[in-house]
Amino acid sequence: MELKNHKLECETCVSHLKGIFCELSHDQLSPITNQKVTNIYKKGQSLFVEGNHPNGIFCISTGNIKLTEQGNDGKETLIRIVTKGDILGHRSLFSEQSYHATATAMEDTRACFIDKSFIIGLIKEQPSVALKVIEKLSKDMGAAEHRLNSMHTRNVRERLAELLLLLKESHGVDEGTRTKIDLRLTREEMSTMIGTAPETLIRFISEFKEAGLIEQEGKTIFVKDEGKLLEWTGCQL
Amino acid sequence: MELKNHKLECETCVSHLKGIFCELSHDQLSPITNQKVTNIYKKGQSLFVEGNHPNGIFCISTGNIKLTEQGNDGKETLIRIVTKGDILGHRSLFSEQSYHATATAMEDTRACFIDKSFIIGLIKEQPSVALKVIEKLSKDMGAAEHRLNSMHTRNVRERLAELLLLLKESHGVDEGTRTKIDLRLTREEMSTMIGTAPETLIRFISEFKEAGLIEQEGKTIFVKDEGKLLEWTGCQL
DNA sequence: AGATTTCATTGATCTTAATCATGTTTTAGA
DNA sequence: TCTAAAACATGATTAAGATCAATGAAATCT
Repeated sequence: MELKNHKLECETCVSHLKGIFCELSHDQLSPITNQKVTNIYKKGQSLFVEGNHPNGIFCISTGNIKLTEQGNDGKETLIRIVTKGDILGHRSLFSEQSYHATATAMEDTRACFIDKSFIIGLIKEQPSVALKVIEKLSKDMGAAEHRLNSMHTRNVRERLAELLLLLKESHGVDEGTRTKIDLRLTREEMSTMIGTAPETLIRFISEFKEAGLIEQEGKTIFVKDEGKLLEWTGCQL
Repeated sequence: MELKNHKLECETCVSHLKGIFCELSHDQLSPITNQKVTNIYKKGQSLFVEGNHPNGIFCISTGNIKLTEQGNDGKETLIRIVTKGDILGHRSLFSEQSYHATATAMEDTRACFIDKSFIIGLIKEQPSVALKVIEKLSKDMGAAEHRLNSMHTRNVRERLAELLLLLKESHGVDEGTRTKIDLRLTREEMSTMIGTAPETLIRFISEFKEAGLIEQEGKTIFVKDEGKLLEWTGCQL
């Protein structure tokens, strides 16, 4: 299923600025580079599936990966989108639980795999790695709890405005007059990010377009008026 | 506002079995015991407030504390309930953000405060503490993401069934024929845990009582039929 | 203990968003 | 490149749950 290639040149994930290894020296990085295994995943392929047992963590070199969790009645939730330099699968590994979510490549993707005992050893020996993992988990948890609060206290219009601002921050590409959100999310996927039906999401996207907050070309969305979008969230974010 | 007493005897929080210090020896614990400051909080008092800047972490010795986050329109969400042996305020501290939530004592509470630089030093020197913090964050994050999924994919009845099972696990006291949920939550508080209106919550509690799933004495709820409750969540949890 | 405030409960009504239905456009595959 | 399958879009209808309203029961304060 997955195409393994131990020889593949891939420094991107371990040496990425925002990654958990960013404070290690070249000498400290080389054992990681030797140990990890680089894999290529085609669009739509899974890195792991809900219920599987984790044996290590993934480190993303290129491509976006979505984490989805199954709910009742065939519905699902898009929990997080993982990008270049991010780690993946650490939450389940470190809590010693099986995967709660499925990781699927949203486009052709290159990811490295680091063995469980190796990454745990590294955390024990390198406090900077431990602190980076703690920092990442803390930030992601803050985001998850904020999303939970939004689900409880905001309506679909407000949640959509919030989502667009978050996607702009994380994946926005500035084009001067507007910001391109460089993810080719389907409307179905977007709807599972804010807990609504695809039809409802589309209706609000139409409303946002008419009000001049955003523009659309195919699946791609462009943020035109961030200030008004912020107003429409009904909060200071 | 808070009653400080450096001399108060309090070993509970640092030596608690499920706590982050549980793998440390007596000699490794004593500097923590010396450094921490024990405080007493009356019911309703805040340990910290949304927007404040964290300077350390709290370690709970006795009493339950609720973490709430403000939303739109005066609404709020009960994010987590923190109990004996748990740490509190670590998420904001380690992500270097201001507090996203307010911590309020649900009853008279004793909590210790550990200074930021001290706890970070400890994490750097004691890998077991780092790993315990990572494990705790990972578990809590899994719970938060699961709740998010429930909000997206389950209706109020299913979410209430799920909440009762979770509260039974975390705070249940076995009474043979039934399990007492030993938290005196108001209906308002419970409703902010699953994102519904208090009136709606009460209607479903009545339904659960009539179906024989639970019993009620004042604010206290007793789980009578866990199996049926699990069925009513519409999932395998 | 009595008074006051807060909380619980149930009923009636209204709103938001889900669902169902249908046509159109885009994408991917042979 | 043509065709089948997804995905998009919009209208009509329905249902879940919010909101409003009013009363009764607890808890708290003096």
